[in-house]
Amino acid sequence: MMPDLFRVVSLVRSVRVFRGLGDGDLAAVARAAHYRELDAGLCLFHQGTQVDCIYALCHGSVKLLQSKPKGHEVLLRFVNAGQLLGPMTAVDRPDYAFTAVAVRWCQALGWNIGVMAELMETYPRIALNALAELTVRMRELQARYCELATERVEQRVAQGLIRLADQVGYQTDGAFLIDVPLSRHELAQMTGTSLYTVSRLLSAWEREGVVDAGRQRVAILERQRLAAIAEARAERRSATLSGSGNGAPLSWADERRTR
Amino acid sequence: MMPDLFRVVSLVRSVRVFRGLGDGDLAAVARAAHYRELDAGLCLFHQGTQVDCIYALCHGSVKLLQSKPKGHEVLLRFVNAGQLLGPMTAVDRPDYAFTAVAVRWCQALGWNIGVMAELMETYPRIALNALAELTVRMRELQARYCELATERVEQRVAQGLIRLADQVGYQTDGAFLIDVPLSRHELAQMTGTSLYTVSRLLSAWEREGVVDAGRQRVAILERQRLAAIAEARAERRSATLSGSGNGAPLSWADERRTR
DNA sequence: CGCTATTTTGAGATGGCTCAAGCTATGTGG
DNA sequence: CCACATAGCTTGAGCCATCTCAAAATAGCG
Repeated sequence: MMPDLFRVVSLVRSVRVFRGLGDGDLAAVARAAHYRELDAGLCLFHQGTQVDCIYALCHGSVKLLQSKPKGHEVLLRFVNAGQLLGPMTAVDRPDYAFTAVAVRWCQALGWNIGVMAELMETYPRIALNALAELTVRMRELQARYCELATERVEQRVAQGLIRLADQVGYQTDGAFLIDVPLSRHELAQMTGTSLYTVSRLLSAWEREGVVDAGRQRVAILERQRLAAIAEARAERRSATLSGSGNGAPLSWADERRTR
Repeated sequence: MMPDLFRVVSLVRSVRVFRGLGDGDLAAVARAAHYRELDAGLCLFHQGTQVDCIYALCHGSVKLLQSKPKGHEVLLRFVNAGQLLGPMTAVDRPDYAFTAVAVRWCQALGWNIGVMAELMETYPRIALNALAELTVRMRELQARYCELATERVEQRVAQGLIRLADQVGYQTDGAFLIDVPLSRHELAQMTGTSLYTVSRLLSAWEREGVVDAGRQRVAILERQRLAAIAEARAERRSATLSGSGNGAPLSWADERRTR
């Protein structure tokens, strides 16, 4: 189960937050780590349970879900290999703020929070790197908060797809494939809308050739146009042809006016 | 203008992120600081301008505004004395992600980002404290993101008021006063709605005796009931009397059903 | 090759936005 | 000290972007 130290060191080395550490330091970090593997669909930790470990993802992808007792579930973001997971420190409230679910087979390393605190004391570089990583995330979340508060659904979903393409996507011959299974429902959970609205938007965009959507799968064909939609630059074409009745009123996603 | 070192040290000492530092360390931090004062309405820094300093607020209160080119402005949060302001590190993008505006007379200390990086290297405690502070903020923002995505306006505004009372409020004989000038517009900017809707909600709550709202001022009279509203526990009373026509249809904020 | 989860699409309902007045504190200059 | 100006607030009316519900279509999967 637990790979030998050499293997663990190489996993540790792939985690951004340990950049800048020497080989000896990395070995010390590796010795303190717990190794975990999980299959798709399993949880690394659950919202509300006590924080015991801080994790770093070494392989695979994980999604972070937050739910309110009375409310729906929100998909905060996807985490890729190399990123930290979970609260950096467990200062205040000692329970996880969200649930981390593997969306494919994953390798993760975990450190007891006390141990991680000691490691950060011993190797301040870790704390500095973590600070940098958190700062970036904070910025992104602020930007998304701002969008959610001011932009309408169409823009948010478009922007969400672009962000996903950047974070968990890869490019092939001009198209950007999103490299995690992504249902309409999940996209809705990310952008604060309903799966029905997402479905309608994707259908409309597909008719216009902007995206190629399938079951749990979205590919961006024309990133420029999607970006235009995201920025509410209503660069919509007249949308003459359509899958449904021609001459009928314009399709659902057309004919926007600025807010 | 610049107070003597002794005064600056005492200011530095009041900033949470420097907790745990010895007197000598504090002096070193203080020597590296720029001192600034600003009157209400003035900006500490502007969104989009290059990050030169990381600030800590020593006295007063500041609001953080983020705006999208095409969108409205969003009020991210209020900052109180003792908190850090601005990005902890300026790793990636070297410009401020939001604008910081003083809402009353403020004292702030600033450190050049390079200098702060050195201070953190020299005194890792600073980085650890900053990490803890950022983690708390991250949690709060995630919670708000979740709310914005799933809760309806009434709950969000109620929750927003409660949060404000905790962060920039003080208690007097059972009531919680929010201790910054807070217009309907600003409350709307914080909760992702329009000033009209906020006004209607406050009017309804005032009729029910839950809050006491005035010009740029809100006081929470019955925190329990506001919390109940925030959690969508529709513990609404029959709302018989009303300022407007009696026997008329129930007032705007009544008669909610669960989502 | 049926079963189940996902997706699509239609139709209808509505929460909250927008616009348009009018109102009321607060400050200000005469 | 008062009339006016201004910024903030309230309230009504109408509308529409988006949600909800319902049901059919589709696609993997065992």
